[in-house]
Amino acid sequence: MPTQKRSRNRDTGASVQPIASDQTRTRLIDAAGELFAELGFHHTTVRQICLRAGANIAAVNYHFRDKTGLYTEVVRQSMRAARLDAVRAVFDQDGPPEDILRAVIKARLESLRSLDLSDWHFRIFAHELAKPTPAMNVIVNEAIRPLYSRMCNLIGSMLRLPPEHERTRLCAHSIIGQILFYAFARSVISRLAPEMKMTATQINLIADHIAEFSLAYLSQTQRGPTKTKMGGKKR
Amino acid sequence: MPTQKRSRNRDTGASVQPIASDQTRTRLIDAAGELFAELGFHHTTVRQICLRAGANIAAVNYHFRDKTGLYTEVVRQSMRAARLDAVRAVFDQDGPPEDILRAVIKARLESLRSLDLSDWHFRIFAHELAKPTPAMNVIVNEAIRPLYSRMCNLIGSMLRLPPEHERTRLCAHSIIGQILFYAFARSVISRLAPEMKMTATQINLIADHIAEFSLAYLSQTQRGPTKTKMGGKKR
DNA sequence: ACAAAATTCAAACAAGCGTTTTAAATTCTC
DNA sequence: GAGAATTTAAAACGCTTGTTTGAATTTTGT
Repeated sequence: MPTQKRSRNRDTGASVQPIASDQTRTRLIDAAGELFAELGFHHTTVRQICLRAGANIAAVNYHFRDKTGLYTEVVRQSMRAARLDAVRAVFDQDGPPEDILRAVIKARLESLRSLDLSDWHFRIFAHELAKPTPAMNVIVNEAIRPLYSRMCNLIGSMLRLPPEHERTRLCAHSIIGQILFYAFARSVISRLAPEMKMTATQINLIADHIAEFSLAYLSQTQRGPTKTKMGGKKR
Repeated sequence: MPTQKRSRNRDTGASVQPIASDQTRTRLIDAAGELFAELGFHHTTVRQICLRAGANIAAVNYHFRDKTGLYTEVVRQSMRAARLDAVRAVFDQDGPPEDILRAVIKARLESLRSLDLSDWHFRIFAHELAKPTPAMNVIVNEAIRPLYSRMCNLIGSMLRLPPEHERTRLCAHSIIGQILFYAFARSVISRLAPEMKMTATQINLIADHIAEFSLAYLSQTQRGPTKTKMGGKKR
């Protein structure tokens, strides 16, 4: 084993330094990202990646120990590059909770319109949901949890409940579920309701609907009863 | 080509008769279903399937033209076996729309508790969402569309709008999205909120919440303004 | 400028895949 | 029960996969 021990290649766990001259490495990550997102991990071949990156077949094994090493690096990178920090910024701004919620919904929906770079990481996430790999932990902790806890804080403040309260969580799930539906079920929606085209104006319309739909419950219970009434059916 | 033309094997498009004596065929479908659900289409090997089914390696190619032929048959079968007709029955029963909606939400959530048989087809569906195959059309048309149109009819009747109206659709998506969230994001939820255990009582609680959350909007606009007001923020 | 390390390259490797083939066993029909 | 069709069986085929190899090339340090 001649090469494998020399340089900074092995040990996928850290991603130490980017180094400007390290062109092949970054080109591999970019090419692999697009392909992994489109085809999933196992459908993507190392040869495809290297062809698109203009690198040699052995490059993947040299720079990242093996194919899965490249994959986890891609996942880490895509989570960093995803425009989720934009959503996070919307969460952290000042203003009435209702307006923040509206803005967050819009920002999150917009981050998955068309496939310009950021839906890149979302497809990888979809593949992870269908069949989780160890990279799932990276995704959850670095990308999802910060947004989730912010959402719980926001909802909790509107309901006057602690963020960990079960009802707070349930409401957060209701809102997140509505948003993610348009991400995951997109291919199904396009068959069920072909007139929904996911244009920019359509996204705005959807975002407004989700906000109104959710605020109907939130602002009702905000000043309504504190107890989780549910026998309130009037048949 | 000797065998391939003789019997009822080829032509995956129909699935004509079950025939009791056809043991190998059904055993292949059962084994393949479990494996496809667990591992996805491309991770499952024909050798695994045949080993679990106690059949020979060539059995798949004999009974179903090829691996994808077996797959589409499995998808078709699993859609039939899924307890979606139960949900459909709940849709079709009589009563106030609110009660029907509550029952539907509960029935749909219950059909995905634990992994006893019915989550089987759901995982396959998740894989289809991540990377659709031609089997997606079968799923959408035979399983999803009947439920979707019923949901739109129900919501439309509550909103006094036609089922094809955009607002009707948006509300249907909001409800479906909340439900499916607990199916798709289960692995993420278990990491974010470990205390949510998806027990039977927990499922009931979630179902009640989704119903209340959604009815807050539906019953509000039911007797409220017909126009899609959205500048109605009261900052 | 030069040796040493790092990187790239073409070629080959072993393993696993879906599928095909050929023959034997089984079942069905009359 | 003989003969034909169907179903199983074992082995191999052709192909693609991820990975390794060892030499050529470029980059780096002094």
